[in-house]
Order: sequence, then C-alpha cells, then structure tokens
Amino acid sequence: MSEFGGSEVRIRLNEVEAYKGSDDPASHAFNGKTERNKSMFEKPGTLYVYRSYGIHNCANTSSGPEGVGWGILMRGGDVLVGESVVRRRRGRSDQLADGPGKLAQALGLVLENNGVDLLDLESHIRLEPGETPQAVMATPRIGISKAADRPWRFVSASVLSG
DNA sequence: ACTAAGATTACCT
DNA sequence: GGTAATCTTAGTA
Repeated sequence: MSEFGGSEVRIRLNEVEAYKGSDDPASHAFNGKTERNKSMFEKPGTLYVYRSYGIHNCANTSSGPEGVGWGILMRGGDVLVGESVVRRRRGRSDQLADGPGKLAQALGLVLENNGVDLLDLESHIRLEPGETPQAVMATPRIGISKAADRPWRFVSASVLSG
C-alpha cells in the first residue's frame, strides 16, 4: 500500500517476477551493484524503483540477504482502496495496475522513493500481508530477452480468467 | 565520447 | 499488430 498527502492506495499483488542477481543474466544486478540498482543489495524488503525505457517507473522489493542482489518485480495487481486516486494518477479508468509501469504509477511511486524500507510501519510505502491466493501458477518471465525461459513469473490463478 | 539495448506503455491502423 | 517516447547502463574506440 502507499499513502501520500492523505491519499491511501492499497493494491493486492497478483503478478510478480523473481530476479536472482548475479545468477540471472536478465537481472539488473547481474553485473554487480550500480548507482541505480544498489537498493536491491540492501536488506530484504527494501524498495527498488528504476526507470524503464526512460519513461516509466517500475517497483521491486529486494529479497536476498544484505549484500546479495536478489529482487522481486511487482508486475501487476488489483486496486483495493483508492481507485479514484489511481484513476487520477493514471489518467484513465481501466488498466489501472496490470503492468509494472502502471502498478508503480498507481501507487504514486517515483525515483525518490528508491531505497525506502517497505516493512517499516512509518514508511509511506509498505508491504503488508493480505489475502492468500487460492492458487499460484509459475510461468516464463515476460519482456526480457535473456534467460526468459526460467519459470520465475508467479501469477495468482484468479487473474487467469478463473 | 559514442552507440546500442532495455524487467514498457499508449496510441495508431 | 506496429511504433514512438526517452533515460540509464554497458561495451567499444
């Protein structure tokens, strides 16, 4: 969830992808720590926001031990609270959070939020326990050209028309 | 210093 | 289905 200027937005994630740092050619962290991706090397639960294609922002949470560049890309979800806020941020009333860039925009995330602790209750952006998906499917990852065959994309079954 | 490619999205036909 | 918009990083000279 996120909370900026009194506007609360909650999104239930139903699509994520794992990126295993130095063992994963598709990961931003594959070639080691850089100025942009250093948040992924922080402790688990650290927000990593990066600019994609120079236009969009995408949100990850680091998942490995401190010093290890593992991360989880939040690809999509359902807006539970604050839909009107999201509509205003997105400038449309549909497709509110069904993609990495859209999800980040829906939450109002910007590059300045890079590195915040998602598990800190005082943070304006937090990761909180939610409803457990009935079933989760593992599928190949999307939007990458390297190691795209690794089944590290996890989708809640409720998203697949069922 | 220069070039190419990239964890994408919105709008066109 | 195809393309433009636009910033960061890595590889090459």
